[in-house]
Amino acid sequence: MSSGNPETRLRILAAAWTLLEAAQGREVRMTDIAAEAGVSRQALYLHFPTRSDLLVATTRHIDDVKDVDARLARSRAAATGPERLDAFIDAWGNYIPEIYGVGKALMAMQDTDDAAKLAWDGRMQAVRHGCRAAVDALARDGRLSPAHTPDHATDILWSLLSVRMWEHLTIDCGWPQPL
Amino acid sequence: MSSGNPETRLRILAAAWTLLEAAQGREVRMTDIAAEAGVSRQALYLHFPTRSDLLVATTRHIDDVKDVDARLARSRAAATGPERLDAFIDAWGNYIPEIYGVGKALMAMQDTDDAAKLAWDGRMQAVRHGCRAAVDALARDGRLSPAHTPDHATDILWSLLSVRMWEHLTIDCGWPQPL
DNA sequence: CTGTCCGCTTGACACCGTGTAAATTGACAC
DNA sequence: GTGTCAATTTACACGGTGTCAAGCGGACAG
Repeated sequence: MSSGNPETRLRILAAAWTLLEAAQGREVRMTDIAAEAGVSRQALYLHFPTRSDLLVATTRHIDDVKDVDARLARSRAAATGPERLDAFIDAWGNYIPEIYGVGKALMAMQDTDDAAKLAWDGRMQAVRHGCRAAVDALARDGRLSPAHTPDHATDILWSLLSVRMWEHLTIDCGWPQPL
Repeated sequence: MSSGNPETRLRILAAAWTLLEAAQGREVRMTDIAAEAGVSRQALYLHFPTRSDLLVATTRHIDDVKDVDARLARSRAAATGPERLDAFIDAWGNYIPEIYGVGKALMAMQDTDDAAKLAWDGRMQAVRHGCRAAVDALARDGRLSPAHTPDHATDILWSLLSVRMWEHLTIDCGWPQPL
């Protein structure tokens, strides 16, 4: 897949992460990442074919380091529907700010870069599956309002938990993000 | 402000509108707009200093043609809080798809172009004021849930009525947009 | 010591889109 | 005619991504 020293690869990913997080996704160029990683710009292309590949790899890297699976495990293990919903909202809601920088950069590319769109949409579909699982758990407990089909409820939950929603509430409305 | 024949200016605005609406904001270049308007690319710069100025002018042009003020008048004239809320949601909610193309293009520039950000944020603040007015009307009627301060309720309403929310529900969730 | 393979560097360049600049054309007014 | 104004043509600068080819230095094998 990617040639070169895996250690250098990690340095690049770490640099991308640092810059994107600091800049909240705004205006981070390949040149900047190379400089931050202490590597030539071309070295980036030896490890990642395109900018969007690098960004996608960065999200995977963050997932690894932050151990997303472990965070979601609590939700999957929940006994009741409401517990599952709570745990999922807690896990995903608190994860959003940690990937927001990279996510923002990736979202910004979606209109022009199909690979970026595909990768980001895939991740968001995974979130949707999480929402769906929570809704199904609620329904199993008879705690889902009859006003909503599971599909409908999933759409609403998914929308409320979208990165855009988080962005709007924290940045545009100024709501605090609890750490 | 802008030199040149006002008729040409209108042709340019109409061309921008057409293309942005058709492409839903994706990948519309100055060259494309010029071609659609049957005018040289440089003519665009005679009328609008930058791309973002052109896009902003296009939104104003659409406002004019679609007569937004008239649509909102029904909301402002509402007798009761719930009526005002209803009329506002109706007016703005149905307006979103009509400006979505241009809005999307403008939103895409926000990270790199301060003028675009300022202009778009200004429009969104106007929407927020509309939300606030509806919330205040509800509060005056004693119909605002005591669980929410007016500020809080405004934030929530504004978020639910955001263009991003509409985009997510229609495009990502596939909800139909009633015409 | 020599050869060679690998990971990275260096420097140059193509492509695209925005924005700038200057010379030119064509129409219309006086 | 002269002047003026709108728009055209052609050319170019700039910034960012991605490509290409040559070179370099260290490790390791013989």
